[in-house]
Amino acid sequence: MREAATAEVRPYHHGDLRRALVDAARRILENEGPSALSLRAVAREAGVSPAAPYHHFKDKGELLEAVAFVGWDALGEAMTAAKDRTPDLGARMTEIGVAYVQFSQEHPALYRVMYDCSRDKDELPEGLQDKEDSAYCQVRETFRAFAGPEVADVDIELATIAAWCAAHGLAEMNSFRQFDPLKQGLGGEEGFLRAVLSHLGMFPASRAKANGPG
Amino acid sequence: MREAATAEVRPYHHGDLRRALVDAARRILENEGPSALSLRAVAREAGVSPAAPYHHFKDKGELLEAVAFVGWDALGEAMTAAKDRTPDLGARMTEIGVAYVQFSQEHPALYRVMYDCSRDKDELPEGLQDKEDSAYCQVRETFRAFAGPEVADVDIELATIAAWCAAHGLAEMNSFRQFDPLKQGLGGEEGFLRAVLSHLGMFPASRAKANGPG
DNA sequence: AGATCATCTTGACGCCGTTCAGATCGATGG
DNA sequence: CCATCGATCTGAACGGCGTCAAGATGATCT
Repeated sequence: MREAATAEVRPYHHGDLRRALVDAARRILENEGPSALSLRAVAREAGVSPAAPYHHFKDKGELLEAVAFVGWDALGEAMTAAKDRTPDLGARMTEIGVAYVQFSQEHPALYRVMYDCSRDKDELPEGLQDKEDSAYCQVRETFRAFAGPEVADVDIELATIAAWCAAHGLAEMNSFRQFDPLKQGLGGEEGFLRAVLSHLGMFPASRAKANGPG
Repeated sequence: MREAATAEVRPYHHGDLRRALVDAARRILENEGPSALSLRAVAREAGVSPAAPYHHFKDKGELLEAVAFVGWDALGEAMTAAKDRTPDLGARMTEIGVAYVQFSQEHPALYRVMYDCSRDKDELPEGLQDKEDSAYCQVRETFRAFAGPEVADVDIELATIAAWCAAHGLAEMNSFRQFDPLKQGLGGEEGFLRAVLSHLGMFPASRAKANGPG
């Protein structure tokens, strides 16, 4: 039997150590933050020797990539849920943007790993772009649905990139406590997010009417 | 003689080791990237023992903060130069934004240290906000000058934060090679930057006329 | 059963950040 | 001019890190 160990059965030496390591890494990230995420700590948490991970990942970076992949998946799901929350095409981008930043706030360590992995790479992160319902594709298709088929692909792509920049930038800035008084005056975290996003062209409803997303 | 050792003279123990260490760190960053920036490597580069830095910095983080401070200073200067390049108040924000992203592109390792240092801190990075001509204040004053005195402070602050988010997000995304074909069709790097920024409310000229920066 | 092969452990290497006792040497004051 | 002082730097050490090579383990195949 090749496939087993999806549940509690532990058919072999460890079972599905690969998955166990990724889970252990996520647990450490949630509980102790990114600075505590050493390969040895992950192995310790999974109950194996420090060298065991090397039978499933080429090096530490590859393990982190697997963790990041899970993160992009979870982010994509959060964005899907946010998008489906409203049928108004013009409001969807804002909902997605808010969901994005909130995700980064609820899983700050995971979010950091997701971007640390993708830096110094030639491509967009694996899992951001591949599947139909990936995070990136969702934003692009939302823009496409709102803009209509007559808008050029390049403009849709630019709008998608711009929205991504805005959301990521806001996600990083949002952790500064310096902004707390400002947030208080704007109805808390979400009010602040929506206020900033409204400055950032995340309201295609008010921009596209004038000159289109291009 | 207190001040010496700017050139080849090494008058005593070391001279101004603090500055020498910061310079060594910057050299390593430029030549080998952030992953090579260990305290021991910095000490090696400066020609001292691994323990020497501890007489000038509490730990590695404090040395990195000093490096980051230099970075924010240089960024502020680049933004000032960009701002003074045009007298048109409406166009200044775009010039500043382009200069910001270009700085992050010319000094990617330094830029990374600047933000890595400021993460998990309660305040904005030291050197970003303090002085009159700091990077952050320049953006805020540019918005203020453009919007006029009747716009509320909170709106100016929000616009500043939004612009900062946009610039930082774009700075991080800009390194993805995936966007190279897109850039080619938009007149190179700078054309791409301006195109994305035009989606991100960095053109107060076209936005503020409608509803003000608020 | 015996061979095979992926999996896991043990032990080691060099590098890291950090600490501490002691050496070094300008400055101070008698 | 000499003794002392205090700041600065060195040398050696500690534990933790990523990684690797060699050997033990045990599931699977014939």
